[in-house]
Amino acid sequence: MLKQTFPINVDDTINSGQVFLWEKHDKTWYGINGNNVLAVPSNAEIFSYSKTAYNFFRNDDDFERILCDISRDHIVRSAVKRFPGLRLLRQDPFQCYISFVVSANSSIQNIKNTLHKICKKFGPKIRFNKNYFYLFPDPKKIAVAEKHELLSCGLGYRTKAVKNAAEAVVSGEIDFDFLQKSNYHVAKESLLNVFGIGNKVADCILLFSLEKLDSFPLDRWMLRVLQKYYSDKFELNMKTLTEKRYENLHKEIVKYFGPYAGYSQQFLFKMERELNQKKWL
DNA sequence: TACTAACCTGTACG
DNA sequence: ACGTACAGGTTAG
Repeated sequence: MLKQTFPINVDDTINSGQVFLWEKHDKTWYGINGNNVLAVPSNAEIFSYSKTAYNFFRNDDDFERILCDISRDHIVRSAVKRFPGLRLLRQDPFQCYISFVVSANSSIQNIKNTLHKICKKFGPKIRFNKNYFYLFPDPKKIAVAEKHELLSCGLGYRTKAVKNAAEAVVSGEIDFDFLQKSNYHVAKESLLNVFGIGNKVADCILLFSLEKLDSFPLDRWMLRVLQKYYSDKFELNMKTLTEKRYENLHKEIVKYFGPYAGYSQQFLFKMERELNQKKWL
């Protein structure tokens, strides 16, 4: 019933800056998600390498209610109308965490290349549907990797951050199960303690893999959106967002967009990227 | 506290 | 072909 009203648009969702290790072959998307490969045809009925059931498209969310709740002004409403099949994804936490550490100050294509090399170098190779895939490596594997091996994946100065982040997971300093159960602020504080994770990266990890739908990652694009459409609602002087300013702005944003602000962010982001003809294919 | 330079890789443009 | 501009967030000074 709901699915008839709100079918998932797989293309739009995969190409919305959330995931990086996805490729389309013969009308089916294949993506690495932790130690699994998901195959997703356009009807969004997943079949996966390890047959564990997993709600990647967050079908357990009440979309009708959420889309209704976030449609608080004509901007969001038109974005929802333009991309009604866009979804937030529920990603493997470790892969998401490393992916966004890698993403810091890098471009989409660079991020994709680097992550693919990391999988190829450190991840197990498996066969699925007559194709070979490299799964995402375990935390341990990255934590013990030699610096020059990571460097050769194109990480550059992010090498230290990636290694450090993996070590934090191995040591238990970062515990995804715990963070999932914690609220936004507790989980965020924990992530911010990791070298290489600032506000934006932390918010991406929280939104895309740790169930924090009130997270609202503020990158260049979202600042542009806020300035363009919401300058009357939010006070932003467009200089660098300091820790405190980011925090205050986030508070204002949740007050305005509500508990599903993360969904609003995804729709607004997608809309603005499309306006600027940015493709991720 | 607030601003700024430095960090690395890859692509686009002239 | 060659430089130069640009895309990107975090950290340290």
